[in-house]
Amino acid sequence: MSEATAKQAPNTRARILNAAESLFMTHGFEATSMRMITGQAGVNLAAVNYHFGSKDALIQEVFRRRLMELNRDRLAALEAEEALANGAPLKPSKIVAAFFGVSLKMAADTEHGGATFMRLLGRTYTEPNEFVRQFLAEEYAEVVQRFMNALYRALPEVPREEILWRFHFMMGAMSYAIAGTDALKLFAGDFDDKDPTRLMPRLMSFLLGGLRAPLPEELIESRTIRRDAA
Amino acid sequence: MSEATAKQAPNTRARILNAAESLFMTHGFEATSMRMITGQAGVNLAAVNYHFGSKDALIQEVFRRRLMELNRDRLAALEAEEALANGAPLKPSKIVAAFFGVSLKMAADTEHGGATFMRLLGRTYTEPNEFVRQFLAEEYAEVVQRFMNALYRALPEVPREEILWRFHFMMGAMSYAIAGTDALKLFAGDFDDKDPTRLMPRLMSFLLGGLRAPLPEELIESRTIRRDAA
DNA sequence: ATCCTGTTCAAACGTTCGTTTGAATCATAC
DNA sequence: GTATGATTCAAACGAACGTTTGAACAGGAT
Repeated sequence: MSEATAKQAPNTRARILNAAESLFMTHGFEATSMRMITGQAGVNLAAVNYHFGSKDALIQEVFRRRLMELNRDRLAALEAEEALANGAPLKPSKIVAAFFGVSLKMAADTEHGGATFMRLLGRTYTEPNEFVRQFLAEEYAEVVQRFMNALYRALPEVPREEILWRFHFMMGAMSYAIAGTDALKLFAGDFDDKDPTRLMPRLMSFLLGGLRAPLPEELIESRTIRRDAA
Repeated sequence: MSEATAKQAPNTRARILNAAESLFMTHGFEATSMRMITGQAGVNLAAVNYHFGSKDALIQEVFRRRLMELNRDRLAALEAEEALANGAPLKPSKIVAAFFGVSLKMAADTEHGGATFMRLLGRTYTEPNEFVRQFLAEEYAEVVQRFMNALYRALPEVPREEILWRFHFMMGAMSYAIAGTDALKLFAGDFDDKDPTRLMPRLMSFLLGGLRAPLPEELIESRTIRRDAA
């Protein structure tokens, strides 16, 4: 079973990456041993160190492979909207849909392990592994900056710090959405986790509702301006 | 430094619990060794096994100690509101404030390690450790049921499944809010993480905006089909 | 056939893990 | 004081960890 689990991959490298991604998701980084990885991949124990150098380098590679693709798609989605807008500020809904829509699309891709990766990624923001977090920051820097700028333009009346926080909150909601029904089953024993198609509109409604919520009263310093940013 | 870090506690048991809670938060479960724990607690290595039996039992105890207090406070806050309402359905804002207000209050308590625990807890929903998750489910069952019932009454026109999902999303947002600025700094290098007082109204606005957002269109059986959800 | 380069393999490396042991120490009651 | 039970301690246990080693194997190019 363990050997057969690995995708029938052409080369050893890819088999290791696939097995590692899956196991990291299931057990976490620390609890996943090299012997588990090589066992599931059906390769020799030394293969990881030969092809990647170390376990840490393998972790980094698992992330890089997917994250670059994910962020490339995110930027592409944003740029597509910006091209349509012709210089005008984008609607917040378009920006949010570009970022989180791409995320959920990858999360829905169970075929090529995208779902596995997204659940792993969601847990990683708050995970303590130092060098993974730093690597994540570097890979995310440009993308987040671009999306934040788009949001700043879209919501000029909202303090930037507030937008930053709300984006943070949205990331949390998405993370749990993708971590998905495992956590939900904790609450509601009998839960229907079928039909992940519905997740996207569900989450999008929630995110936009949160993003466009009235500002906390104390932030509305002087004026009564506060109109729902739409 | 390592010995002095431990709170000057009367008995060995409490010193171990404090050190373990802090270290689990910082490094995760697997990456925290017994020697790290006993080292920081300033007790003998064998003390953990003597007082708790095993590392797993210690983890469980770390959770139980705090979680029971947290959930007790949550229920108390809910019941206080219900007493005021005199049988009438509660406003969603009151329910959300009861649950997440108590959570953030504990998260703000850096004095007694509450902040440490909440960050640990936030990561744990999506963490893979099997028996921790199961334990979490048991401890949460009653509280979540009570809050969900309150929300069902408060929002009778919203499908229950939708409320469940949105509660799930809210938990995610809260988790990231508490995990806090560490993750935020990944995005915005220069970030002002001072003044956690502002976090509560910030988060509350976002959560309520998400909870009360319009339902995704496809859930509104009333025709007018369209493309992407605005 | 030979050399070279890339890859796989079984075996072992030293380290750290959670746990156990048995003696030493403490507190309390007799 | 001495006996008794609870706690602490230094030391060691076997197992699992990530990594390294050196030989074996593959397939071209010369």
